[in-house]
Amino acid sequence: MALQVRSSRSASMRKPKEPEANRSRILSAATAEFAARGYKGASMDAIAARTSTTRALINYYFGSKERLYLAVLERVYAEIRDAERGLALDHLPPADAIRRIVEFTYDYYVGHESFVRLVVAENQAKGRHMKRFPSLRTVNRPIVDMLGAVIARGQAEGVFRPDVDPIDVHMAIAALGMFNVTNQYTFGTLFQREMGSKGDVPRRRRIVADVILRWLEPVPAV
Amino acid sequence: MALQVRSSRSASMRKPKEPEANRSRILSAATAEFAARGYKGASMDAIAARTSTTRALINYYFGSKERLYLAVLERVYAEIRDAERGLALDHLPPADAIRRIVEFTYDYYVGHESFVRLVVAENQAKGRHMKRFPSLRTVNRPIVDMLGAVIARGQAEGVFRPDVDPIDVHMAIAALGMFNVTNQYTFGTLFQREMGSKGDVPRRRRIVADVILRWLEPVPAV
Amino acid sequence: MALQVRSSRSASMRKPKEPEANRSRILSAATAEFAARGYKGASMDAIAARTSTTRALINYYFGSKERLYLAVLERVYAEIRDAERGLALDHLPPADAIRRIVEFTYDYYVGHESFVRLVVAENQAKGRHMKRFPSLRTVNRPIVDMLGAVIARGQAEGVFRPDVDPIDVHMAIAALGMFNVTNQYTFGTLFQREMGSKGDVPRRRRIVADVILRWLEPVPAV
Amino acid sequence: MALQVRSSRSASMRKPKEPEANRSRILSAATAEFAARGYKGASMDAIAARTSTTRALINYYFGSKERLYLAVLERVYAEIRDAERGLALDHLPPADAIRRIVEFTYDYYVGHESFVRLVVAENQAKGRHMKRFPSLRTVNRPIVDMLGAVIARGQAEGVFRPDVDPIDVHMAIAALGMFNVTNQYTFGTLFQREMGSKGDVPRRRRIVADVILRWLEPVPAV
DNA sequence: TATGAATGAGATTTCATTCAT
DNA sequence: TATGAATGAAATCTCATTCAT
Repeated sequence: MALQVRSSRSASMRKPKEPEANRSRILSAATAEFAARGYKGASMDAIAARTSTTRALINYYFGSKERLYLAVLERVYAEIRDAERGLALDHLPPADAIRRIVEFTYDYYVGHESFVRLVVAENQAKGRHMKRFPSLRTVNRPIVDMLGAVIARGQAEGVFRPDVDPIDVHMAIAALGMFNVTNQYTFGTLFQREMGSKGDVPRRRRIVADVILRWLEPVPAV
Repeated sequence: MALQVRSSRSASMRKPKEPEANRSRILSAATAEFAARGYKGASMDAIAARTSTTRALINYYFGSKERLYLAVLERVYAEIRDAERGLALDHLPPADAIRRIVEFTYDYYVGHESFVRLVVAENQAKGRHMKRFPSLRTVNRPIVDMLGAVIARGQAEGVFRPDVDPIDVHMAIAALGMFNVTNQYTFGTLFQREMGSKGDVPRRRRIVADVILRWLEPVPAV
Repeated sequence: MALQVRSSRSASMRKPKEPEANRSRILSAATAEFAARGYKGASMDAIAARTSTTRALINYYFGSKERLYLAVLERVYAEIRDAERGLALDHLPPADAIRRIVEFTYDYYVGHESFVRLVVAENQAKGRHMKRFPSLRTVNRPIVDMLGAVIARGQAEGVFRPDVDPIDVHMAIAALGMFNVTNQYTFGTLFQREMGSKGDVPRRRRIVADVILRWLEPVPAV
Repeated sequence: MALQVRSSRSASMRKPKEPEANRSRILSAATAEFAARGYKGASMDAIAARTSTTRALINYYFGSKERLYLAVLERVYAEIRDAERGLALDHLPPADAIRRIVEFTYDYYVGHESFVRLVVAENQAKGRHMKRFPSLRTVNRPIVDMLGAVIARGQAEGVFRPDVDPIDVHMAIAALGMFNVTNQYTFGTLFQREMGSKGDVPRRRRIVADVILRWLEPVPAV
């Protein structure tokens, strides 16, 4: 929200001429606006206002509202991908590694509501933009590979059941983690629960990890 | 708002359609349109077109776009509530009852995408409409009571762990079931999976039930 | 230019509610504007201003700028077609009938600069709109049939040469008549001639008739 | 307008293209663009794109869109003037000289559609630019002098009627020749004729010459 | 009960031009 | 000499809503 401090040199009438900073500021403002109001609901004017620039400048940089939206989507996917890469799991026992993945994921969603909202918006739009732009179709997500490695390790050690698919596991983690954010308003209202970042984060996060780990445990022979 | 008395001149050629049928048709069309395009994206004209009436008539019946939207939300919540009431669980062993609840829920989401999309849309709107209209704040969902009863029964019989909260269980079931529908486009594209109603419904549904039931099992003493 | 007198009954806040009159006024204003500035140069706002209505109303009536333009084209073609139908040539000797056609055509162009300018504009646009709209592709022009009949009569009487094609004759008449209007600014400036309606209309009109009639005369045997 | 002195910092990596070649390339691109889309419809960006330069550079060279347009007009008028000068008529009998002038003119229009379209555009703009710029008001066209000389010769020899004005003759030649190009789209569509360069050029060209020569012949005494 | 007509506010996009470097 | 950045003005179109009948 806080406007970047401008390294004011030479008090010019025109705008600061720091195109990269401008681009980045626009992108941040656009992320917030699209996340808050959806593609259609977002207003170029509002984005311009958030950055003290003009609609025309945004079009100059990005070409159109849709291209701006795509740039936003690309950036948030790049960010989660980069964050996922930071997970160091190799030295952890499989169960701990899983717990770490779940916690990381859960926290990321709670801490990056914009990302979650953008993903939801894109789904509500039936993946229209993603479909049309190859760069968004091929976003790879390291988390699945990491999860696969950990699961394989656990299976080799005999601590995880042999018949689970990493993608199913990731889906379950994502589903249980996202729901808290995506459905916080209706669910919270209907069942009188604080959810999302205002809910009892540690408790919910632990529950999710428990559910996942319980599921991964080998089924005891009768 | 005050309606003029008609100064009937020239034998009133207006169409005398039954208002109730009209109202219901508009509601169905509106459900489809709001589900497809979200609140902002939905167009009164499009809804009018789907029903061969006019924007003016819709406003005449419902007052405004927002009130129409609320009527839609109310109806879809009433429908799921009614459907949930149809579940007969009393004669089933606890585990079977849980499985039945999961399957019912999963199937309902897959079969009623409009409901899911509307719930998501309302959440994306941060519950704005729900908040303002009491009738939507108090929608009670029988499923949670049923779930509570089944869980209590299972706990009494010693087949379910004692420390689970019915709302948490419902949340997990909803999360795992909805994700398949809500995130089908991005997740499907990123991980090359058919999802939603086009995915492998029985398999996913079984996984969800397994996850839930595994979690409910008492933790074995070491 | 003069605003239509409004048959003021019941001083209402809203606009006069005389849709047909409105439509027609908009069409006239649009004709003037498109003729004056071309398709691209014409402004919906300017048209609205000329009719004391708003852009939105024009869109309500015509749908878009392009559709409005098409309605204009349709109307001016309908007008010349109707005017052409009014020519009574049957009782005239062939040469007099030709002279009459030439004079009518010449006068029509001089008196309906808007028509001429619209035709020119459509040609400058490479017939883009005409191509796309069937109703404009099939505008039939009675003048050619009339011309054909007169020429046939003249040929039968031996007063016209036998080897001329009515379409060629029409083209020559149109070319000689239009040029005075279409090229009045450049030609007038370059050769210091008043042209169009400000030029010596009777003289130019007589020249055109002479040129055409001379051409139609049978070539004298040597 | 005052150009800043370059405070050469960092070894001046600017492209050192020869300005004259640039100027000429821009002029050609502008001719094509203005001819294709008219003054208003033409876009500085499109012209820049056709020359791999930028809007800013074009403004730098020509000052403004209007001045660029004027430069274009000046050039095309200079070109036709130069081409007209190339006609060698002195050794031809008057009738042959006239035929030659007609054919040259007809061919020039067919072969230089851009010129024709620019002239038409300037007329559609009511000579707005021509009026304001003296250099365009005084473009002299040798063809009229040549035509005057040939007609005088023909009249002296008694092969041309004595009462024709060279400007009228030029106007007729221009009118009959241009119409084929200027009205090719509407006329062609309405009367199912291929026109302009795609039409039957030799035939139409012969007709025009016939019409003109017939008109110039002395009227036979009755 | 029902509706065609009308409107105002707002949305995106285009574009010629200017400026600092 | 040349240009990327920036801007303001304008243009078209959409749309929910209102009103008179």
